[in-house]
Amino acid sequence: MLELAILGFLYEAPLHGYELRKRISALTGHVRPVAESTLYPAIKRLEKSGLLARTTEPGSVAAPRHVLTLTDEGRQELRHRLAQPAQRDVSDENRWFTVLAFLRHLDDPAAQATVLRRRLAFLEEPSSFFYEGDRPLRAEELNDPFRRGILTIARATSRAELTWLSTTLDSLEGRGTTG
Amino acid sequence: MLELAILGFLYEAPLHGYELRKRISALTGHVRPVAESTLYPAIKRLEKSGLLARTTEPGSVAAPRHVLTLTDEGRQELRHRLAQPAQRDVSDENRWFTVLAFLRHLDDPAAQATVLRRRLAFLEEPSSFFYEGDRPLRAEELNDPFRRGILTIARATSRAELTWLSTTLDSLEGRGTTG
DNA sequence: GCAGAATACATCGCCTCCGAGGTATGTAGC
DNA sequence: GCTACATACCTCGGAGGCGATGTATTCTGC
Repeated sequence: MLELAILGFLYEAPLHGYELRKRISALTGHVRPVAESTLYPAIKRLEKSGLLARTTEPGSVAAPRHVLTLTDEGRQELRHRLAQPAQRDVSDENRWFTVLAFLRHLDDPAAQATVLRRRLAFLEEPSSFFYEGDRPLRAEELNDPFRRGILTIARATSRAELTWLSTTLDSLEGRGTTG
Repeated sequence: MLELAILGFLYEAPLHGYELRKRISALTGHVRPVAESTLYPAIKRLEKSGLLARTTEPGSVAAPRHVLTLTDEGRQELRHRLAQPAQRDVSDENRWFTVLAFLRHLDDPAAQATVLRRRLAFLEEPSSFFYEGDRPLRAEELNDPFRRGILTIARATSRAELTWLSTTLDSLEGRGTTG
């Protein structure tokens, strides 16, 4: 997920690590802060795999910067990760949001729609958090207000996302009002 | 988060690992599956720290079971983790839902309310995912439909949760219609 | 009688994440 | 001149998560 964010931001423009960190923090930092000790090793990993290259530039303010640029392989890797996300990237909202944040980099609307349909399929699976035997319990059936909250919130999210998914899919497939 | 779920389920009743796994899978498994190779070492960790004890029983169906019971220290530890969750447990929805799932085990409504107010404070912090310089961008300002989706969904979730939080806080503080 | 699934538990090695700590430079306030 | 902070990068060790794999039993379907 972190690697996806790095690839995603660098796909748009070369950046140095410190700036990258600020962008990632803005994207997911309020939910999950990114430690520097996580980011820099991740950059090294991607460099080692040949997905990005670095050039040193004098720092505009202080220490010299390492400007990071995606290689062709890196650009290809991003498109691959976006087009074929792991199931966890689809089911876990944190990861899914990262996929969404960069999905525009898949230039084929059909490929984008395919990814959205994976999420749609996931959301349409019947699933709950609490069961009585095998039967999923509805919010109304729980007398624990906190567990009721979980179901209420999850339901609201799911409804909003389904609405958004269907209008976006329509528009990607040329059936929308905005093209 | 996994440890919290283990402590939470065992607080309600002694269970063996396999049953524990099914309960945890029902709670968070559709979003984040729990691997056995994660669960069993986690159980060992908690046992080693003296938070739970195991007794072997003949399996009702197949292999013998290890029935896990929380020690007094374990029960105390759960209450502590619920009453003073790490900031990440408050900000990350996955973790937060786990806290909520077991918050009923804090017997003091005031302590429960304190935890909910932490989440409230987090949700009320101004935050976005995308910025133009320092100014947070609203969904309407983005022409990327996917990023617009992120903001739309996050906003719907936030609104639902704020509503739920305020009614639940009211009722915990004796100002509600049901409390 | 045999395959396959479910029950039930476990280890190994790899990978990722993170807190703590370290290095160095430039800017702002007092 | 000193402190504090922002910029900019890095390593180390520990902890946690996970896929692959192993072991043993019982139940179900054919």
